Amino acid sequence: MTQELSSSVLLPASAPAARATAPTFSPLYRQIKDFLVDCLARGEWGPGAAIPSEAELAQRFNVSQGTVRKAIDEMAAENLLVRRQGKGTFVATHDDPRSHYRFLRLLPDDGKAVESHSEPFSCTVLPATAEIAAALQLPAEAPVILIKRLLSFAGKKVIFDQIHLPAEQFSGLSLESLRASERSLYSQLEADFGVRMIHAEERLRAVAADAESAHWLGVAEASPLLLVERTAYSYGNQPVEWRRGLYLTAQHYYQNNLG
Amino acid sequence: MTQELSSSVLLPASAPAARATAPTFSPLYRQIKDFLVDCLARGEWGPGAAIPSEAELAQRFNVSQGTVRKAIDEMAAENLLVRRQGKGTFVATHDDPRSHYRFLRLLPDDGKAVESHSEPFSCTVLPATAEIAAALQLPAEAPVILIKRLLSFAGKKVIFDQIHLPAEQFSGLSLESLRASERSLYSQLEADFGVRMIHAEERLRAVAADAESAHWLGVAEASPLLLVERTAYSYGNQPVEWRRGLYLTAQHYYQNNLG
DNA sequence: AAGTGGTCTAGACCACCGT
DNA sequence: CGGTGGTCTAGACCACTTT
Repeated sequence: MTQELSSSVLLPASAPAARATAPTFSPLYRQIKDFLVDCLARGEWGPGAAIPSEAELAQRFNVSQGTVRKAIDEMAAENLLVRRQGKGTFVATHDDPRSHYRFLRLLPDDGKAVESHSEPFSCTVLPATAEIAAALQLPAEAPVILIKRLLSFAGKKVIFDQIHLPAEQFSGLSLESLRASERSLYSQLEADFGVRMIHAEERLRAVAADAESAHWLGVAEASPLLLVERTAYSYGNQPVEWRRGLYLTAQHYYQNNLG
Repeated sequence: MTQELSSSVLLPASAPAARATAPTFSPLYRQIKDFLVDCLARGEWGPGAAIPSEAELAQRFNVSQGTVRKAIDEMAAENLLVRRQGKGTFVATHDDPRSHYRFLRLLPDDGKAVESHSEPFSCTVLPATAEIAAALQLPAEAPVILIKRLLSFAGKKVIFDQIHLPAEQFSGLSLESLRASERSLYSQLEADFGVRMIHAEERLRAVAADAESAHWLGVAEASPLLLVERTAYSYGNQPVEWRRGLYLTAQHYYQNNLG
């Protein structure tokens, strides 16, 4: 068919956006998907909100419902949207219990007692080191927020996290707001700053505990710890978090499924 | 429509199988998928072989091509099949370069020089320990093959593997055949024993090197090592391999993508 | 009953691959 | 060229949720 989406807009007053003549042709359903992802990135629909129905989108785009469906199918497979039969299609959110622990892979050796507790104890602003600036794609020595926290399972300290965020993007974040929040960190960032974490890359290593980690986790210095370095990305593969976690794996393990 | 697949068979002389009246109804495309998975599990088509075309399958099942398509789509997403436009749909194989390193997540700190070398140096049969028997769902003390090997990147030893396989299923596997093979282990098991690894679960921990691991990897005893315990499964979630790998992560890291 | 996503059809045309 | 998978349509009916 080699069509292109015309100037149809999805919402009143939404910008015509960069949907003009794409130099590289892509199937209709992909153009629609790109458009919808753009809407999500611009925050047209808040976290957990319902997007228009398939029928309505099909009408607005002048395509058949099956084409819209394929676009939404892919986005649901990427955890950008959540379909609920009979109700509608919704913007995925970290506030949803289903995706609350989507990025936490540590499990206890015995059953699955997932009673975890996060205790942030420090929140400061520092100039980025070269490594962090590179990971977050920031200029050298740009200000970053550094959050230190301990994560416990069933009362046992298991993770010492050092979390780095671009200070500009998250100005106003404080130790008080972190401690006051009932939500998970990602859920809080989503609600307070409109930034949604879509995917992340982790690099794992075994290291000997340094003084600070040993202290916070209550183990001897030089004990083996699992080092987990995470870069988390928002829409458009934009890195917005760099995290260094030290995991105590004496009675817990990091689970990974290979497909 | 609430149909059910009739007694149509996919291949001449293929058993009518357990496709009778399912007590729980599932969509047509799922029944077709289940049937195709069954064919794969029974080895109707060898690794890398082409399966019948969508049109032909649709005809045999008396459904539309779109329904067959959805079944195959899901199987392709699960790495059971590989679609190739203009050519056909093929049974996924570990012999394919694309999926050669599908289960190996270790990467060097610098670029991506993936010049790896496997050197098996021991292959014996032992009674299963309780842990291994449980992981492989074997009776207590059932005989298992134990393969020990070293994996090197660019000449540097980085992984010490201890691989456990049910001896009955893989009788005939020897150190000589392992060393003679040009293929990867999974590719060899696929070709020689018709057993395909579909997915795997890994549990990661940081540990202090024991004497044997330290010796093989050329590090001091008690050095921190990444312990990777893997259970690999064939069709129908049947465990067929249990592996204990010790990874030297001084100049390499274990990569994991969180979706 | 009305609206939503979920399944299925029959047919069209396109893009790619081999001969 | 014929065969394959890839895209798209228009319409039907089903299953689920809410009003």
